[in-house]
Amino acid sequence: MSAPKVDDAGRTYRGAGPQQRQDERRTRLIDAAVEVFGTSGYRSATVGKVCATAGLTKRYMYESFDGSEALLVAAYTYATDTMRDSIVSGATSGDADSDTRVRNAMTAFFTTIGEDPRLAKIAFVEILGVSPEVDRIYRKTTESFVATLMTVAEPAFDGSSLPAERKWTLATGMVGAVLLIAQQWVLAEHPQQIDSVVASSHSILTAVLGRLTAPCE
Amino acid sequence: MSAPKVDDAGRTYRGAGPQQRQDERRTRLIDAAVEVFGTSGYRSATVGKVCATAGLTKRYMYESFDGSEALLVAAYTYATDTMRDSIVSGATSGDADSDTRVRNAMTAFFTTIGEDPRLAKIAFVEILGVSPEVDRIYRKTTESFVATLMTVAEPAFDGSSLPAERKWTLATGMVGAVLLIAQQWVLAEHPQQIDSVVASSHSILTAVLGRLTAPCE
DNA sequence: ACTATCTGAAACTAGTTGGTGTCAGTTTGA
DNA sequence: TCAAACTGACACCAACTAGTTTCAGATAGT
Repeated sequence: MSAPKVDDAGRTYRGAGPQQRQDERRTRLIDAAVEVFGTSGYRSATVGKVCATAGLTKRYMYESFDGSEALLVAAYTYATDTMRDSIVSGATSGDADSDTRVRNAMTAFFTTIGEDPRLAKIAFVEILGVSPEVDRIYRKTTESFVATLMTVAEPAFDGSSLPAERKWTLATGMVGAVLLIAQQWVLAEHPQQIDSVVASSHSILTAVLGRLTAPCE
Repeated sequence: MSAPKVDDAGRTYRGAGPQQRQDERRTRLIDAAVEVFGTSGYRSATVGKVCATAGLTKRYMYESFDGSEALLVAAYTYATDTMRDSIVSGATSGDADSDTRVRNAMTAFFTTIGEDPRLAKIAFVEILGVSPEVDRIYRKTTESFVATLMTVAEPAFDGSSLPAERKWTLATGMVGAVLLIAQQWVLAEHPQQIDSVVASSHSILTAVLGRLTAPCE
């Protein structure tokens, strides 16, 4: 008990406490993981490559992560959090007009993955088929996007008399529609203008949402 | 020039010509690949395991395939061909009623992957993120499903004045909706009745198709 | 019966990688 | 100044796998 004791054990080094140093290394590793997994792919990546990209050595990899799979999950979480944030902030920005909010959400989403396709590659391609455990995380994360959609578009869903299970599956389909449009867009390296994919996604979402409340048949 | 010369070189063995024997081995390998990749996953699979499952040795693996990746692609092609066949035959069965045909197609599709989830696992999970080359095949195959959808639902698309690019993206979204519903259904090991996922898929498809021809706003 | 072809199993090679340990050199605090 | 903590580079091992080769034995045609 004398100076800036941040955590329990360890001393400061280059002006940073032990916890802070470890956090910085962890962040650098996740950044490197996004870069490596998002460009060369997870399958062809090795622990060594990620560490080299981070400018660290394996030792610090195993300090913060159990193995390459844990690192992949961290990169995946970063990617999906970024996407979710952009969608939610787009959907809740200003205008109360439901139609405009859907468009804003889609614009924000496609802008985000257009600017950093690595996130899309990780979230839509690399994460799949790694292991049963990672598959489970993927499924749970996808469900969280479905839940997010239902929350954001709550009025439309509330106005429907469909059983909850059906609503959930409809929302899953809507997420899937946007997901595949985005995936193909990224895999094909943006052959279309962003406005076009936004407009199409918007059309699908509003078509299905419209059916929920005002069946036009 | 004497007896049943089937192909160029080689002689009959156990009542089969050389070409027939090789074809049978190839088929057995693909069956084994579907089993192994569709249950344990491609990532944890080895050439040895697939060959053992097929009751053959590595030698015959390299007789018919360049490597495990080629075998994966063969299993993937088998899976997607099976799915496409079920969809198309469902969509073109009897009734001219557009609504019923969509329902039949979805029923056939979900029945197929419900009966053999290995196909879904391979087509929706295992195939992704293997290599740039396999990613390209995945993208092309997905596009072929989009093209199939547009062919089957041609009247609806023809009745729209949207630019071709937009139609294509809308169809991509529809494929994505069904895909994710199916993927989550399989990954979660069928928590819902098949009728429910069929009905939801049907709702989405008809909602979007309906928008194409008869905008209800 | 005899020989050439074909088959199946296993041995072998060579390369890769995850994970751990070592050690010299640097920074901190007393 | 000096010892203890920290860092980074690299060596190291053990396990695993793709792909090739070898060889004894089975099968077909003559």
